[in-house]
Parts: sequence; structure tokens; C-alpha cells
Amino acid sequence: MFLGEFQHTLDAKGRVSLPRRFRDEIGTRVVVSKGLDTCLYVYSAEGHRAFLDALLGAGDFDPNSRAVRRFFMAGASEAEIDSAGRVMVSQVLRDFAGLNKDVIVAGVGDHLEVWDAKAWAAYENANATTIEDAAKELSRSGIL
Amino acid sequence: MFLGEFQHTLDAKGRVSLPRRFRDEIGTRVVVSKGLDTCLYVYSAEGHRAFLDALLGAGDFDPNSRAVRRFFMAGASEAEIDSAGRVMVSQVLRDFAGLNKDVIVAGVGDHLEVWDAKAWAAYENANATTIEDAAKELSRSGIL
DNA sequence: GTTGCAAAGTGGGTTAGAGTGGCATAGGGT
DNA sequence: ACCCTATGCCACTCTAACCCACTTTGCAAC
Repeated sequence: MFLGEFQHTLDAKGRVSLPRRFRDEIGTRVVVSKGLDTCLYVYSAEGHRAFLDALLGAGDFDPNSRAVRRFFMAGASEAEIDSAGRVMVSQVLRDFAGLNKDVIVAGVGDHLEVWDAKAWAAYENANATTIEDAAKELSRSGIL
Repeated sequence: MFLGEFQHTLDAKGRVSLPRRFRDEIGTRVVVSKGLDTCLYVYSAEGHRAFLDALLGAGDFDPNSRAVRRFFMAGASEAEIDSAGRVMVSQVLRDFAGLNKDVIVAGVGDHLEVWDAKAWAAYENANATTIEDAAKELSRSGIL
């Protein structure tokens, strides 16, 4: 289970180091993929397979599901973690997520997310009230 | 069951000691998480898993539920209690809860809460007069 | 009431290790 | 053959985890 938020940097060669505490769980072979909300998802090799399996359950002949498949499959790339714990992020994916020097690596349960630091802050601000409402909803259903 | 309110201090390195009487129950491996109303939640490792399980019933492809997941998962961090009974609180979480030197550690049933002392006082004042009404409201809806 | 002891809370110093940037070498393309 | 890119490796810096010591509070014994 990946938890926590870390500020890291994208170096001049497009590499991002992953927080040490995630490395044992995610292994050395990972998949970097386009994510929802202008971020990148990072899965372990097995985790990514599970993610795709869930995705492919959705059927195949609906135009929307074809678009979703293309997004997550064409937008993904396998990569090795180097000896210093870094992943190479391709130019395409960097552009997609709008990554600059400062990035946020966040643990979100079954995967990691890589955000541009500014975009992350903006996202948090934009959703502050959503959280309150969602919490209200959850408390009504007895969870919180 | 955690009960009681204690005034503690956040030291220069961002550590907070937990009241002695909570330590046996909460164990040595805890999760510090963003909470509702500008405070932090502290769960035992198992307690936190139960909390997330309850939370994650919702799917993953709805924007609001993504926001909630990111809030409670990226906003959480596992930590060990050190030999003196303290937890390390990351800069991000300290900023989130507006923690200064004086903090309040409160037992709230299944979890602890960490508040900035001033914010705690303000919250108590703001709610002192409305507790009666809130209780009335809850009893009308059958919760109390 | 006073003194002593023990335990909790707090502060600080030291050290290992994570993160980052830079260098060097290998490999592929022109 | 040369250049450019990519990957691996190394060194520096800074954080955070560990450990020890001090202070204060509360309880107990005299």
C-alpha cells in the first residue's frame, strides 16, 4: 500500500528518483503510464497487469472504451529503476503531465502518481471543498 | 478506545510525543493522515487499514472519488514511534494542520487527533454554543 | 510538610543513508 | 569517424533516525 507525498526533482536528463520507502514494494521493473487529471501513474510490473485486466473487463466495442484503452496502453512504457532509484520519463510523458523541475511523487494505494508541483498545489486547492462534501456524504452513510 | 485531551509540543525537528496512556493501544507502527477540520488523524496500522477499507468502497473513475483517495492516501504517511514515544510529522502535514510549537493531542475513539493549540481553542469556542443544537440535530435524525 | 525517586516529556548531538547533480563511458545514428 | 544521447557510476549535501541527557511532574515514603 503506497501512502505519502514527497517533493522530488526531475533532473536535466528527465529522470525522477522514487522515494526510498516505495522501492521495495514497487520493485525494479515498473510501468509509467498516462494518468487521469494531468499526472502520471507508476505501477509495479504486476500491479500494471492487474490494472489492465480491470480495464479490459469493460468490453471492447464501445467507442469510449476503445479510447480509454488507447489512452492507457499507448500512453504506457516500461522502465527499469536505476541503481540510484530513478526512473527515466520520456519526453512525451513529461509533456503530457507538464512536468518541470519540481515534481510531487505521491502514493495512492496501488500505484504512485507523479505531478508537476504547481499542478499538484492547484489540484489540492481546487478540491478542498470537494473533500468536505465527500466527507459529509460519507458520514451520512456511517463510514466516518 | 482513545479518550482525553493533552497539551504537547512539536519540537524543532517536527516530532510530537504521544501521551503515554495511548501508546500500548496504538502500538509502535502508526499512520499519520490529513484529517477533516484542519487537524491530523493518527491511527494504529490496523486501524488505518480499516479506515481505508471503509473509504474505498467507491470506484476509481469518478473525479470526486479520486480527489478523496488522493486526500486520504497521499495525505497519509506511515511512521514508527521512536524510543521516546514520538512520531515524526512531515513538513507537508505540519503545514496542512498549521501546527506551531504548542499542539493538542486528543483521543477521539478509534483514532487520535493532533491540533495546533490555538486552532483547537478557536474550534472549541466556535462550537461551544452550537453543541446543544448539533446534539439536537443528531437526535432528530436518530443518530444519538 | 518535606524530601526522594521514578517516569514522562523535551531537547540536542551524532551518524548513516537518501536524494541530487555531475562525470564518464558505451552505444547508436548520421 | 564523429557526435549526440543514454545509462551507469560516483561524490557531495542534507535530512531524519537513533541515542543519550536534562527537566519537570507526580507519587510515595518518611
